[in-house]
Amino acid sequence: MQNSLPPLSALRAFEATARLGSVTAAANELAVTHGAVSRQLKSLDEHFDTPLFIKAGRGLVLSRHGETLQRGLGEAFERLRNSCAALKREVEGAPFTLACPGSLLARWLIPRLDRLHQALPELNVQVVVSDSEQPGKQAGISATLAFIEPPWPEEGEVIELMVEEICAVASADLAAGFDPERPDTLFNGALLYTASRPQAWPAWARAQGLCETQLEKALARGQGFDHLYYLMEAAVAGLGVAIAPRLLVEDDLKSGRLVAPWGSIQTPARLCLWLPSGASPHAGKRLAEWLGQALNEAVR
Amino acid sequence: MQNSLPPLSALRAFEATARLGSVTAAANELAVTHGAVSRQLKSLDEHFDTPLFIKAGRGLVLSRHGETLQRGLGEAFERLRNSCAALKREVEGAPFTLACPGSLLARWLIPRLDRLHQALPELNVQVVVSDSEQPGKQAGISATLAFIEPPWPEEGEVIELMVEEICAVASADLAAGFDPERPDTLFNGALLYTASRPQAWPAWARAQGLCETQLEKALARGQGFDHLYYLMEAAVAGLGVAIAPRLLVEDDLKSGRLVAPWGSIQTPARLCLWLPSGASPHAGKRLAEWLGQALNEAVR
DNA sequence: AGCTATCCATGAGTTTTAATCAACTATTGC
DNA sequence: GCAATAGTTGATTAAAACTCATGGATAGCT
Repeated sequence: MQNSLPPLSALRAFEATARLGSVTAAANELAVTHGAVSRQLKSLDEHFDTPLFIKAGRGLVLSRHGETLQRGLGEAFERLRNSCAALKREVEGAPFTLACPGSLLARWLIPRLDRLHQALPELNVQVVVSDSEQPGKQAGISATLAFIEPPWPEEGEVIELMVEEICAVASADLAAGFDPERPDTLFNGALLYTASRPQAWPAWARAQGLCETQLEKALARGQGFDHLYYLMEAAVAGLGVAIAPRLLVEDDLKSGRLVAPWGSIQTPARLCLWLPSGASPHAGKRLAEWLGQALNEAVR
Repeated sequence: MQNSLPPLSALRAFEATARLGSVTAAANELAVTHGAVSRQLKSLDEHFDTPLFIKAGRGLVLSRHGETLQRGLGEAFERLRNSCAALKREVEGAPFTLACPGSLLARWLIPRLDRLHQALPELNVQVVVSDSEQPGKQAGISATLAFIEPPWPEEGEVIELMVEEICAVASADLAAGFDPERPDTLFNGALLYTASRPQAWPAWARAQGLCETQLEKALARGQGFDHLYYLMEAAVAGLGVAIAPRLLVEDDLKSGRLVAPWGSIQTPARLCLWLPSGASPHAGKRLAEWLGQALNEAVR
């Protein structure tokens, strides 16, 4: 393969000019000035050491050699365009698979999924549940949305979307027994928790200046759940006080199904979109942008 | 045609890498460093927003999308290469038609034509006679070799090869009657001339400080010929003193068939190779280069 | 005819692109 | 565990491509 092709951009200029029959039209198609195309054509003439166009009035027509070249070149570029368009369709048609913990999926993403599809229809977002702690790079996952704590994975790209806030929530009935001015009245109720977030209640206690011994007693009175989702259902049902990411209870707080008497605190964790290397960074960033907007609306 | 193709050089790098299975090999074929190819591939990944190659050990293999692209691209580039190669063959196979006055052709070029074909076989030089004063741009003429005087034609390109020198020549027998020290002994003989070069003898007379009245008398005693070629044959036959471009009698002087007792003088004319626009400048220049060398040898 | 609009070519200068070099990471085979 | 091979990447340099402005030639219009 010692075949020295001429500069490809010159070939493209030639092909467009030959097809459209005019330098100006070709320049228009290629989104450059006619001067640029004219130069490219000249460089091709020099490469082949023969004129490919001949002046005809104020326009140009193909020379005999020009016709020879265009015969093959037209098809070649047609194929080039088709190949690239085909790949583009394949990439854009492929679903964007977004992995996400079940609780976040159920309580935040699913209610907004319809709007997401409307906003980014060409992404063709498919959601899958992924509750594993470390979102191992499974094949077929385009991105993972989750609360994660530093240090962040080396591999791929992590887009930080918001700071995690957690809050203690209870049903409205139960919350009537608490004093918003006295965080320690929390201990009047039973504490609900999940095994997957053992540090949530201690962090809350520290932030509110509560006695850890009392906390442990209250925890013993309460109940653990396998999953955040059940935890929140238990809180709604009035079984006790749950500790949960504020984002996941936002809708319930607005509707009054839950109450958060003592506000919320920030944790070291962040809601992140993790884009594994080998996925589609551009599509991922567009999703991140939309997520960012949706989060702002949710929190406003 | 709103189809925005990716940068073509990136496509070429991809095609070569996919075909050869290695960045380094592709870089080698494209005569660039592997770093350059690596960057081009990265830019394609970004354009399509998907990886086209996947790391495999210390090498790369095509991803699924990469395979899709290469399927079409391989053929497209094959066609591109074929088209350009076909045109190159067509251009190089076409004969290079060199026009030339008959006398120059007969007395200088034809004796060297075999060497010309050996030196530049791929040019496939064909010679044609063209005795018209102004070498009108006839179709099919790749270049014209002739003595021409300024001003030179605007159109096309004129390559100056040597200054024209003319000299008075006679057969050896006749020349015995002349004195090399006394240019005016010229008038002992009959002067031979051509209608196509009326200014030759007057120019000679002025340069040698001869009396123009005597010149006219001598001219009247002599004879005119239609063509330089016959003029020179007449001089060889001893009919009189001819005036001719030195280049055309060089071989005869060397062989002793003719003698130039008073040397030669320069004229404003130049031996030029005229390349009409719309021909092959590169081929023309190669011919000019060879002609220049051949002229040097002839005159040496 | 003269005027004007269109089309292409080109010199000068600027921006963008692509290349090199050299350092660095990862994998393989000895 | 060390050397060799393959690819990536930051910094810098070289080259290509583009724009702008100008000029020449042609065609159509009044």
